[in-house]
Amino acid sequence: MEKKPVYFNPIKNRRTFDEISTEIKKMIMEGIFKPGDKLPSESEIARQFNVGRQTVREALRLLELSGFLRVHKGGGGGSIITNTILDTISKSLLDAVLMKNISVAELTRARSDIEKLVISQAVENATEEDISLLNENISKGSKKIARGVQAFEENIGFHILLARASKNGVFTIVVESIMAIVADFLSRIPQTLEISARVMGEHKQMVDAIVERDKELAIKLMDAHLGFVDVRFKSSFEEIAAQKKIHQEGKAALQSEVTRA
Amino acid sequence: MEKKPVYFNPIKNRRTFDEISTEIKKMIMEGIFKPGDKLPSESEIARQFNVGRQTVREALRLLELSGFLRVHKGGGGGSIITNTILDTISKSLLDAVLMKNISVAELTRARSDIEKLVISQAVENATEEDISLLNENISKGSKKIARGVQAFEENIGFHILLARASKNGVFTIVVESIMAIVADFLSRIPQTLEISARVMGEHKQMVDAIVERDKELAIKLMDAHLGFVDVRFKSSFEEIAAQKKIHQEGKAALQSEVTRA
DNA sequence: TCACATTTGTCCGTATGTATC
DNA sequence: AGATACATACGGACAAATGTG
Repeated sequence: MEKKPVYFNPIKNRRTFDEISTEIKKMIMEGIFKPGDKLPSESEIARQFNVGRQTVREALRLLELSGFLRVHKGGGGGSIITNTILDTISKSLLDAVLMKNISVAELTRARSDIEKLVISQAVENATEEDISLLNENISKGSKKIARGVQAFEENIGFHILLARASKNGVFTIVVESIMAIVADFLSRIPQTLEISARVMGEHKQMVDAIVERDKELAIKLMDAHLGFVDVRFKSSFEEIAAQKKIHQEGKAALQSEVTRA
Repeated sequence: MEKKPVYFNPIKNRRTFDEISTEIKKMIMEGIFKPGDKLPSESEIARQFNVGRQTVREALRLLELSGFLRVHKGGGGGSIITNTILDTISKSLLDAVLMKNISVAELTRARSDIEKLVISQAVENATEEDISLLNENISKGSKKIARGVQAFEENIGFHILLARASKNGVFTIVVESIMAIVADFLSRIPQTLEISARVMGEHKQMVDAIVERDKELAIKLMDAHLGFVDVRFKSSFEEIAAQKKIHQEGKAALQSEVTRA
């Protein structure tokens, strides 16, 4: 809260790789570089900016981690523009949960609240195409379950499709980020086919409510659905937390050098 | 959507700075390094891991951008452990919004919906401290306006304080990101003192509703408040969009080198 | 299959800027 | 003000990976 608005960016004190990074980022945002494009080689960028290659490399690390590009080595390799910002947000959000900046309770609560907003908007804004995508997702998942196979991807994918059907990009981003964490947790615990079948059935009910444009029913269904999911999610978290303790190894190589503030 | 769960991480092909980064990250997560601690110097880390200094530097860039540490230069400087993961997520979310071309309508709609959730939670969870922070914000802003000065920071800060009072980290992240965008827009258009005074008054009403633990009133006030803000926001956006076209410069220094895929 | 060129990945030596004492 | 410690940055070199002829 102590932050004051910044009108002028400091020029002298800023690190060179930061400047290079933001410069390239600007170009990407302005559309000069589009996904799929390839940046010049590191040495060429260094030459053009008149800096060393190490500086360029550090700038590229920032852009890579931020999800703006991906670096491939070898002949014909280089920095290729991508747009995987959402992935990086999901990863950071996972870090935040693991570092206990965000509790599982907060996460599930936010998910429930936001997904209720999402389905409410989806009732209003879902197009024919959205609905057929949702139905496709369900029939695909149901077939898997009928074959005795888990429908993991369809389970996660349903909520993302729903978010897209809300036609609000903010919700889409938030839900995609949250679902990435949910996927991470769910992938660690075995699911019974029974549960998967039940989940798929509840998804179907929600789609029906959207088709009927019955907003209140849709919200009610989502509320009940996530209430059920919530319980399993929390228990899975405790399992993972328990497993983590076993993994405590002696990686204290640097520990001796730590100077505590 | 197409993502399959990853069971094994590739070991052979991984880059050294990635390994160093995750190694240090692990130590932080395991509590070997705590916020405030200082890592050994770059050369010392390089020596201990038996790698070059540049490799360590690139690893530090990743950790820095991820919000795990901050690097201070100069004597007695070095890498100091922090926990600013949430800030980095907000920044990424801002990137995502800027890249995804989310419309102003979507943004304001999402803001309204989410801030109503926030105030609803704040009514439940706000502590005495939260409320005094909110009141402080308002009195500070009111004094500024009485002096004939705009209360820009307090205006933005109020909504962030409110999000914190909801005691849900997910909401905090989302609101901080949205407010960063809002701040960006508001800073470009002149505000009358009249409007600022009205905004501040409405903020005060909301805090009173929180003190009274009157959830329905609080939500109603927020809805009206953002409905009012919405109108000004949209008109300002159109102005800015018009200005933006002028700003298209020839930053295509590297453009000639682009090879389109 | 076999070189070959390209490009990233990594290391080293050195110099400079900067913050602290 | 001077010495010290550290990050920052440059340039050269070689290794490793990868696509191409």
